[in-house]
Amino acid sequence: MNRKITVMLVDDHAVVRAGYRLLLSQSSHIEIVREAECGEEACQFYAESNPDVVVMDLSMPGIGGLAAIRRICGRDPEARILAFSIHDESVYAERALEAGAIGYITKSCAPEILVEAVLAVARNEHYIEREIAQRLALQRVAGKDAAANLQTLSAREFDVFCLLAQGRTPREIAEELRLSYKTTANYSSLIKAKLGVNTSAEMARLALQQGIFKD
Amino acid sequence: MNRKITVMLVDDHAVVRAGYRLLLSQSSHIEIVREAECGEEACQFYAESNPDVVVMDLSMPGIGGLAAIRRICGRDPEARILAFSIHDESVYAERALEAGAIGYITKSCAPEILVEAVLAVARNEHYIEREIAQRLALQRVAGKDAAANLQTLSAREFDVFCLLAQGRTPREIAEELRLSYKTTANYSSLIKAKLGVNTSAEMARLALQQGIFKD
DNA sequence: AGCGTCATGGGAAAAACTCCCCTATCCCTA
DNA sequence: TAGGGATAGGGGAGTTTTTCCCATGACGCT
Repeated sequence: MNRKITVMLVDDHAVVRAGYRLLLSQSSHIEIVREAECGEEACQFYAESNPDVVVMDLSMPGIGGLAAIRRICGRDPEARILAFSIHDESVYAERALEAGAIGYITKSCAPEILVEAVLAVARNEHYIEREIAQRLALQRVAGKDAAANLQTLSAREFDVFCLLAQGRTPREIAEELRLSYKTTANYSSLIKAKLGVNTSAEMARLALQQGIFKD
Repeated sequence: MNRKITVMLVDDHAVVRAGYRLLLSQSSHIEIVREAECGEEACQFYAESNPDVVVMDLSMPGIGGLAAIRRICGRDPEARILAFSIHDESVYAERALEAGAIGYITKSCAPEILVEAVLAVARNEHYIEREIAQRLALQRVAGKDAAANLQTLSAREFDVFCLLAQGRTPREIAEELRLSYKTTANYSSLIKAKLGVNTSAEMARLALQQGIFKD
């Protein structure tokens, strides 16, 4: 038979990496040739070692997994990257795939799945965890991405959104904006619907993620 | 020499568990006798298998790691639990130790540390990752500034606070924690009063500022 | 003139929030 | 060992908020 599939592991947690190494090494077709603990290292090591497959954690300090995927794929369109994340929210899968990964699995999956996914990706086949794939498909139909929907807010809605996200109540906002309480209350419901969130806490998180406030 | 140290692994991610199993099995003194994938299972299995050491992930669905630690230690004060978390914020370490864990390490640690920590905990010695311990010590000296109010929350209140700040509704939380809606609704009011905030958005901001979540 | 979009708010039913009260454990201490 | 003080869990009932549906003007575009 031909040579083993060479794999580079990228994860900022050394213990976790060690675990995967052992896990993947149980397959006789796989060989871990390199480990990186952040996105920057991953890019550098990829160029040096040119592994067949990269198993990439997404949440890492520094430039993070997504950026690393983008950079690696930018330099080598043939790169075969399997994103391996704790997030089962499909937004993450979406971003990883659009960054250039050809596989996406979560850490909730069974151990065999990891091996299976690596083998699939090595064959240059897409591999997306069933459950996530399904959710993505459904969302494509419904078409909702909270961040994107921020753009769909009208000017006035956005004003109210900012205040809500800062923790003001609709009643306070009404006073500040010289509106009837009913108006802000109605905006509040409308905005939540547009953004696909249920609580003002989610709005706050969204606003911070989008860099709408400094802290 | 005497018998091996028996260990139960608790983590909701099967792959991750498999990795740790291999990792810990490399020490000839350690034997994994049981695995659980949620807090409830952990409590039940602990009673059945009575392992020497429990390696417990903190962030899990259902009752979560902290509550599981509390319950296990409540029933068996001799229980030796090593909390193993992705969170390097000292608030979590504080909570875990006060829940009854005698060790706390993060997933950023080196592989050897995990083994070392399990061995220490098995000897009934405290084991707290150096960096975290230092931060805890400093905080004790510096007194508690903004986090002051957070510390006045009881363990259960803190659980609920985290979920609220993440944007969950009291109803969802009730279901997740297996409580009556009334209980979480009451906690919600109580927590807002203790923290001096009016909305869940403010809670989210507070939690983010305190570094309780990464994003 | 006609149409769509936005800002603004009313009404009513449903849901959430508050405040107060109660019970049951634990744990600690006199 | 009885009692006090936290803490966890939850009921009742009144008050507020949300939600959903609808209505009115204003503005701009064709």
